[in-house]
Amino acid sequence: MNFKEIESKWQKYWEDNNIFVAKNGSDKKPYYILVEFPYPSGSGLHVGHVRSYTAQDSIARMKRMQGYNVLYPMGWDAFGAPAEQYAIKNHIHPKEAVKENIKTFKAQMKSLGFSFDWTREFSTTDPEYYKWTQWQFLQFYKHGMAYKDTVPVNWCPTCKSVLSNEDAAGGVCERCGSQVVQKEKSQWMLRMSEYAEDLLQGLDDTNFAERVKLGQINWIGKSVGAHVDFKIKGHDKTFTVFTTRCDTLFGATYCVLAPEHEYVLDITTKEHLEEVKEYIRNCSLKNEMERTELNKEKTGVFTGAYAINPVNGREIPIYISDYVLASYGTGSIMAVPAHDERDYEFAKKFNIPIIQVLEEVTGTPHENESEKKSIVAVVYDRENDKYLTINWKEKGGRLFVGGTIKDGETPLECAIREIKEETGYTDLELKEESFKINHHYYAYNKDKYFNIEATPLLFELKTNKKIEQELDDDEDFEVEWVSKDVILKEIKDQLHMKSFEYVTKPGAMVGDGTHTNSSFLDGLNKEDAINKMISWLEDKKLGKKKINYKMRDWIFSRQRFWGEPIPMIYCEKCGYVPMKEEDLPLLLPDVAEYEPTEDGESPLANIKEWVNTTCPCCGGKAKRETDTMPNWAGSSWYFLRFMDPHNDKEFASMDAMKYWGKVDWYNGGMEHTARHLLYARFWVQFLYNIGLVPNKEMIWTRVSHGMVLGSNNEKMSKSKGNVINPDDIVKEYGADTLRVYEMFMGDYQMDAPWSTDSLRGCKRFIDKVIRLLDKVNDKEGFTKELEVIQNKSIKKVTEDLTTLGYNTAISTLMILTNSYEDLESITKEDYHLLLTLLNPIAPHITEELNEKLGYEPICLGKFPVCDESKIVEEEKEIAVQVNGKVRATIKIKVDEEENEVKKKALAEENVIKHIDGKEVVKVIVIKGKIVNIVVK
RNA sequence: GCUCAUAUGGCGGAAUUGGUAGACGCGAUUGACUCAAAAUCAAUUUUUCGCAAGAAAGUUCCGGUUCAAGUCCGGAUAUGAGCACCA
Repeated sequence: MNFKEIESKWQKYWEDNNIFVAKNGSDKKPYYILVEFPYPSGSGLHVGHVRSYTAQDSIARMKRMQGYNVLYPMGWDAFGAPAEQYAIKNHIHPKEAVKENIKTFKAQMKSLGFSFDWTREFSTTDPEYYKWTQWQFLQFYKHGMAYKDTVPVNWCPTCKSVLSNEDAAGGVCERCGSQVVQKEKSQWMLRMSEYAEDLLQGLDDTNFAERVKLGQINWIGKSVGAHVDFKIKGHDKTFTVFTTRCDTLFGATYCVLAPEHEYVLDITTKEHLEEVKEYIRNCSLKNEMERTELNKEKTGVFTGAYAINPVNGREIPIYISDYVLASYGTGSIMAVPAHDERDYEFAKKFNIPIIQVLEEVTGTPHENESEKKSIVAVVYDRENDKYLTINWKEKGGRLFVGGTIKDGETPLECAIREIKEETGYTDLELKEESFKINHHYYAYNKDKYFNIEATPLLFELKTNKKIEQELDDDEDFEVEWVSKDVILKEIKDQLHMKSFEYVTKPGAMVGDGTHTNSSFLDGLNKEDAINKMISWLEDKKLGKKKINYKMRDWIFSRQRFWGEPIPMIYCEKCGYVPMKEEDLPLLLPDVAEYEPTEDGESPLANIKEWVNTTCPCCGGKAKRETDTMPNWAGSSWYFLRFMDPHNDKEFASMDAMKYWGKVDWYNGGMEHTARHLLYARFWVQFLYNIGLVPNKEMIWTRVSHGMVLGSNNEKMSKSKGNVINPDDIVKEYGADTLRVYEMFMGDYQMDAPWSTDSLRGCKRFIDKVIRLLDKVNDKEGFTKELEVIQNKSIKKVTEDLTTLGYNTAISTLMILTNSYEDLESITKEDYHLLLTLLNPIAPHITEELNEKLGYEPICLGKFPVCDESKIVEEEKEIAVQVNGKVRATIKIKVDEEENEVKKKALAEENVIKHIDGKEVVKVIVIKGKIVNIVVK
């Protein structure tokens, strides 16, 4: 059979007969299946596209046969930098390049037989489309959701161009390699942060895959905390910090302002001014990437100013440091080195006091505890890499040196004394005195419950100098030096284990515990203390509860040519004025040069006749905004346009959107599950709030497919030479084979490597299906002995196609095919059933074979429905286990009596062998599943 | 560093959600057909022992729950992805 002819024959049939055209308002139940529309790049369709388009296509084809009115549209997300770059280089208008690329993409898609409704095709670059993108921007503006703000951008001084974060990775311009600097630029912004909570809550009204929801949640980054006001000593100024840990306020020993904080220069004292200015200058040279990525070690300078800690009036120094970001929270923090890793690191470096206000709790509290203070001393012998332990044998196991602090003694003095008394070692150097631990335990020798506050200390042994131990009568133990492995294995005591952890891995104590040194919070745990502190602060008007989100406003300007022009006009008199809606679309002009201007403005700024206009407000001279919209704009609402693509009155009619409802099934790449999806949801929620769309969420199910990797298990790329071009595969093996293979290659949501061998296997499968044609006999109806497996297959395939189980759907069909092959002959009905089940995945060849049988085209027919009565088997083979090991299998009737089953199981030869001479404790019979005989 | 995901034969991957681990496919080996090759068909293919019947081990590692664990719980390791000083 010539698959090329067959494929084009059926592709033509589908197109000529408008088989896949969706009708608005049809009586059939609507079903909207969406794949991310591609960016039509010059390199053509990727095999990764084929994977997700085929998956969605198989659902679409099945749903149509099940009687749904299916909308499966396709379009082009064609604005963006690559087309612009191409245009700059080749001096052709990007729209020409885009037109070419779309042509290629479309031909490739058609050659794969995707059942798109091409009557709804559009590109985001069509003026009829971007007119509405611009119109929607005006709605944002009119509702106060779009504003201008000055934000730092990545600027390449050589290319004279604004760079995206990706193009400025590592602080170096990707194109020319020169140092990227931060430059302040006035940009259009959308108030997306106002929607943070709604975007979070809205997830409950979706059926997104869990990992997709999680991606959204992380990106929004909600954290609940408090604002706390700090007075500045000698100024009448107050600054506010955001903290999630206001319970640790008593442990705040300094504050930090971001270098960009507005107060910095005001509060800096004369002596520190030079240093502070120098620091700020250095920071401005780094972009955000550098400040976060390359900055392993904390830096900062003291301003000379002091803040007053509102809970205890203590004066604490104010530093500036770039580890505090101006863009998050209030741009200033209170620092609690004892309980925050970053603050700890900073405090250690600048020798700032560390005050512990939270103690970790170990052991179990008990009534009538006696309280005392004690130490746990870890002594390390660097030379032999051993630790000093005391082996109490059965009386307490292995421990470190421990002991009770006497009156007037510091923990250090106590530790030195105890080490001397119990082990005799005297020549020690203190390495670490760590955070105190609150430990509850029962002392057998004293028959008492204790609640102790223990201080862990670490010493290093300088020399082996030793004196005689001074032991009490009840002290009977061995002093032993052991390795770290022995400690980790043998020390069971929680306090001693924790102490070891604390002193060997010093750092902030960030866990929960009980508060100390904290006045009215003492004794409370973290959660209670936070709540109590918030109400205390609110009472005293020193602060309040505050929720913060990582998600920021959307920077909506691009200094690029190839994007939707922002429809705003700047008038000297009136300021920024929106264009009149009836003047839209604001077309991109046809020009010859696309280079950005000297000062980084969009190339549009050079086109005088385009820029100069009149003010819609006062009629005076005015200039157009020359920034364009980001790529994300057009893709934020395209799924709405597909519902009503030719509407020239509205972006889509309410009727059409109500008819189709939410997108039932949206698929795309993992790389878009955070940002694109969030932007699109924001856009829709806004439109919903102003009454323009019927649902607050317009997407119901969202799944993300795994990548198709090269055969070497790496991402496909030209440089690695592992790229597979779908055209080549279609040419050599046919579209159906490629479709089957990509569905069979593995778990749909996971990455999977390309394997041409496996592809050949799928080709063999299709050939096998074709060969079955020779087995077709003249009999009517279905072959009796196939009925069970046929109906089981119907059930499995139907389920699998809507639960991402494409690979197991195909394996089911392979099994069905094999069972047909085992027979002398099959009926037409048998064959027709197999072809219909396989049709959603391999539509061409199945239609052709089906036609040879004399049936009407599969795409016009019905998808089979499982007859449950046919899959009830009378007999079943189940396993018999002895002590959980399979020893035999028995055949039983499905509703056989438990006792009968038991009898059968115990009569098996191999079972008798294994229970011989042993006592049968019990026999577990799980109906229709398994028998397990427990013997002793 | 944090978050998430994943870990099963030579390979891609199944396992009805706690009930016969390795479905299906690839690869490999052997045989049939052929002058030969391809295609096709038949058989074998987790490991070890055994002629076989069968036995033992086995789903990254350690521990636990259960009559029964790839699946549930606790801990560790590795790989991948995303975020990255988010107070």
